[in-house]
Amino acid sequence: MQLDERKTKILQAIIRNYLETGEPVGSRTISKYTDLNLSSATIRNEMADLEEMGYILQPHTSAGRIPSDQGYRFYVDSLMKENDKKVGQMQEIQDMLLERQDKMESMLKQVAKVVANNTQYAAMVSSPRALGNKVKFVQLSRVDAGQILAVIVVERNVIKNKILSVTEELSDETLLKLNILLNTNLNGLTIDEISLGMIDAMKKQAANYSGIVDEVIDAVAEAIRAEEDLEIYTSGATNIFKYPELADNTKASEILNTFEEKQMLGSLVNEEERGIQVYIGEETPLQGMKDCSVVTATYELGDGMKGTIGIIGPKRMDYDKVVGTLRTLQDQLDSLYKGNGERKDD
Amino acid sequence: MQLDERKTKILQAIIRNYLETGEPVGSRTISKYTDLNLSSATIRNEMADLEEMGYILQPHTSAGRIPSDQGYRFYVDSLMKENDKKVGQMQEIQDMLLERQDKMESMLKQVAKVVANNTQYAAMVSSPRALGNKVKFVQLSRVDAGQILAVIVVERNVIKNKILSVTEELSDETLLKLNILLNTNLNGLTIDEISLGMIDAMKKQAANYSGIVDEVIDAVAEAIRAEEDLEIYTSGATNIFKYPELADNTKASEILNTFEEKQMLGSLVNEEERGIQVYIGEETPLQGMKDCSVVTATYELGDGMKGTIGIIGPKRMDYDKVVGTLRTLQDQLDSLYKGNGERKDD
DNA sequence: TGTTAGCACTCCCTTTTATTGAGTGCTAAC
DNA sequence: GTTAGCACTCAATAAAAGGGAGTGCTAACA
Repeated sequence: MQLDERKTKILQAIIRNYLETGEPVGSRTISKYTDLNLSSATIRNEMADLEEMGYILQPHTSAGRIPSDQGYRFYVDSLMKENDKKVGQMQEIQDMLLERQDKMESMLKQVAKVVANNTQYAAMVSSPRALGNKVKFVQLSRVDAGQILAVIVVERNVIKNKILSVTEELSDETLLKLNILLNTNLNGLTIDEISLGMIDAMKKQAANYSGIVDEVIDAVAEAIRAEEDLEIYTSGATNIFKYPELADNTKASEILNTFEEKQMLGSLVNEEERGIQVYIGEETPLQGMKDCSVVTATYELGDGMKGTIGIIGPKRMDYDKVVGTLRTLQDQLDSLYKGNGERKDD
Repeated sequence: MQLDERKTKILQAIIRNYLETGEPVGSRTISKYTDLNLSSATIRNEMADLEEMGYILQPHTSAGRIPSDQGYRFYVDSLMKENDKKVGQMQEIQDMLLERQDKMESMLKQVAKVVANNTQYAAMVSSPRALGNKVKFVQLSRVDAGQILAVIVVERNVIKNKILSVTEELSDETLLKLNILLNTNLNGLTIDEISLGMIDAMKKQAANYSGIVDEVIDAVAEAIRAEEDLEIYTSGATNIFKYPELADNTKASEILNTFEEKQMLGSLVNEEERGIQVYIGEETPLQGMKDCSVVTATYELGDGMKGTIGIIGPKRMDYDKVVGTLRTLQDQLDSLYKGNGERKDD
């Protein structure tokens, strides 16, 4: 069977209607609120066809139709037209971002919050990963007897600190020489480029300073390599109570659980492609969210720093709006950091 | 009317039973499962008295009795005997804490998680506040043209970083002198002790170095004073679904909302007294948790660093166990940091 | 050949009506 | 003061009865 124009129109009408109301939609509704000028009987025939083709389904005999996953998929791929209007109010994000830009963490929390508020779905934001960054500056200082503070600054001014406890005292002179050694050797390298061989070479060069330096060099190398763990910020989890089909105890509990265990959301973080992904129902990579749809977008802060924003809602979510929101956000985040290479972190 | 021994025993039996089952308890149950050897009719008379006195109430005529807030209060204040047995398994906390001690943040998250798992209620942990800490070490370094890195270490090795953008270049010599100036003046002072007067004095001493130093000194002073914001970690929020009296949509949504907006939990953070507080029903300082009971404990890491742990559950929570758990935890956290003045933070 | 009116049928949902059973309060006897 | 007995109450569950939205099918129509 073919999906001709009329069938497409009817399918679209069904989905639109269902997105709004959340109730199965019947043939009479379509007949009345469409410009097709067809009787309900005709619509019924077409609906039977659409059901056979797998785009819609009946919760039970003598109920209206609701879209199937396949139906939603078709809608998202072919029928949807993003609307910019509703997104207008996202301007506020721009303002908020500018205000709170001083701290990466609070900014991302803010983004999650605004997204959740704006869409009325649940939102998550992952912290950006910056593995390609180069070491800019390393410094060791004596803080206390037996305690050395190592400060490492990498590009974008991401700062790492580590306190090293040493059993043997290091002289001021040794410390100074070590600082020079470390900076000379590590400056300008990315984290990946710091190999074991390099570290050994440094140790050899330092051999004549003191017995303890090996330890210190190791510790610094480790501190540099220490992968910032992936932070995930969420907001609006309780919005799911707004959608009856998700609000029953079993489902709500399952969904909220996944949300609470933020690592579980890690599977959404996909740094591969910059774009917007829509997962419908079973397609989702998240266990326990089979009744939801998930939309993710990769954002970029300047270059090299990529993170993910995700929106989780019922299958009948307003895909147009969600995709529009994410697209706007991508642009805003991108332009926010354009020509602004700084980042502070504590 | 007097609350004689028999009434007390009956009240206790009612509460114990209700804590376990969550069902209203009738006179027959008490008559059978108590060593009082009284008929149900007698119990009924006593129960009528207890109701009149306000310790118990009936959800509806011809139902058994459940404890009132006042009943719970009496139980907690007079009847409860903490049991150490169930807490035994808390030993695991000790192990976990030792393992993850390297990072304050993950340790606190871990504490919240273990508490939630152990009690099957919702848990929150606030980060400790350390306002009395003294400055140990200050250092300025040039990271880039126009960018100065300020590193401040205070007692317990809490480290603060700040990148300062300066329009005018500072010479190596100026930087060195500034470092000496800052350390001489600030070392050993607590955050509160750093007054405006002091800062002015420093500025005057520095006046001959360069025009830009005022700015730098201000920035450093501000960085020192910048209050660490109160972080709150939560876990086990979804445990509330385990208690039918909290699991209906309206209540669950309200409770989870409060939990999601972590600042709201801030009202639980009470640094005043070290001890365990039990809030029953209406007594709670948390809006939207009137159907819950909340138990909080102040913990201390070494001296001066105080934080709060809170447990939120249904009114019929196992107060014995919860209080026992919190007490154990207080001891463990305390002893963990005894003779171990270190703390790392990034 | 596609469209439409008409009608019987299905099945969820809501309301109504019974039924059950745990638990009470009261009274009278011990 | 304690207890057995009994009538009564009321939530909870089940069963029965309507109501209604929506369907599928058939037959007539353009």
